[in-house]
Amino acid sequence: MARYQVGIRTETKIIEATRQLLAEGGLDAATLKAICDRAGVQAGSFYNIFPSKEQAIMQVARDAIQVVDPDPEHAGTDTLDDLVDAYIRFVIDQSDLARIYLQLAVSGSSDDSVARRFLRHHVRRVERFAAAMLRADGALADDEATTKAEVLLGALDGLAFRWVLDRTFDFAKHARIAASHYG
Amino acid sequence: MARYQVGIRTETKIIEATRQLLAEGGLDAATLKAICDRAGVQAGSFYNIFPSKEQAIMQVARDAIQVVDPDPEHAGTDTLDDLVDAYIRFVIDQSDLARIYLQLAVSGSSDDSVARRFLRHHVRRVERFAAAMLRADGALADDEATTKAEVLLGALDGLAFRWVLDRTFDFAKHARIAASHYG
DNA sequence: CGACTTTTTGAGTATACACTCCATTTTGGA
DNA sequence: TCCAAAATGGAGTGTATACTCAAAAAGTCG
Repeated sequence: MARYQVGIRTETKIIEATRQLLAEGGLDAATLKAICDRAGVQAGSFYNIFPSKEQAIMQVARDAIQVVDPDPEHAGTDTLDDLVDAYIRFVIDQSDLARIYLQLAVSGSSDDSVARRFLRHHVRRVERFAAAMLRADGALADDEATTKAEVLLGALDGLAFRWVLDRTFDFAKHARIAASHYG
Repeated sequence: MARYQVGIRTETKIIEATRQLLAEGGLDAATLKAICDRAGVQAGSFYNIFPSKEQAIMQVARDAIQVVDPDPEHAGTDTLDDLVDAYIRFVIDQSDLARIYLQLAVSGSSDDSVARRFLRHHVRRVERFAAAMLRADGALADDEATTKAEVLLGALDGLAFRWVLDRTFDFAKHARIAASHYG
């Protein structure tokens, strides 16, 4: 039998509640009770849809990472500045999600699928950065570009981490300085 | 008033047990029961020495960082290379604790005292990096040195994070490149 | 020894958590 | 309208957690 509409609506409410709680207070805030309370649902309904709390959180993480994926539409035409600006905008606009990424990636002990997903995303971004560097400097070797891209993205990630811990930190300024060493 | 020797030995046993458990299984493995079992001590003894489990964990983290500090006396004689090498050594030698370090910093959501503590530590490190830069280049302005130090440490932090997610990543190589670019 | 202080014990408390069970209600197709 | 499958309510279970407390033991020193 196909699923009933009301069940699908409940699933949506649970996912949305989970997403909000993760953004507001991190992994610790997303308890089963908190999720059910915010979704306006009882525990029994939750487990009628999800086999475990972890599965719901994984689904939120999957969806969020999907949204953040580099836009394939602009592939091959971005400059390094474009990419850095996009990164800065993402970190500032989606700072709550950035913290969840860090938490999930670093605390993923039982299930490291999130860490792997995060890594794939990172590698893809390194490739785009390296490609932009190669377009700007034809004399650059492939592996040199990849190494430079790793260092630059490391700096951006580290500065973003710094900013998550202290919102008074001027992330955009430092990020642009980090990028300027390759201009 | 002075502490008895047996109490100091107990503290050592607890710290050592905590250190082992953190290294073996991360934050989740270091429960109070696990720590006390391994130390051969009862919960009451633990709380006779430490005000909370968190304090014991923080002390382990502090000690680990202290071990690789190139200039614990803050004498102001370390070079930037010394500091970068110390950072690299910490991340590689104490990789398990480096992961804990990230976990602690990023998981301080409800109780931000941990995040603040790590931020203070970070700021102090930035000051030492900036001071080393100033000693190497007298023409550098104070705020310029601080900004450069923030960018370099951001890169080191980001690359360390990258390495925690993927142990095949050549952290030392990229860290040294970052130091040569941003130093 | 004897007085005093520190340390240890270990059962006990309070609480939070993910998850279950199943009677009841709702849904949507035939 | 009927009815089987799907969804729900909500009390209840089991477990793990950090932490407490008062009495007993052991260390320290004159």
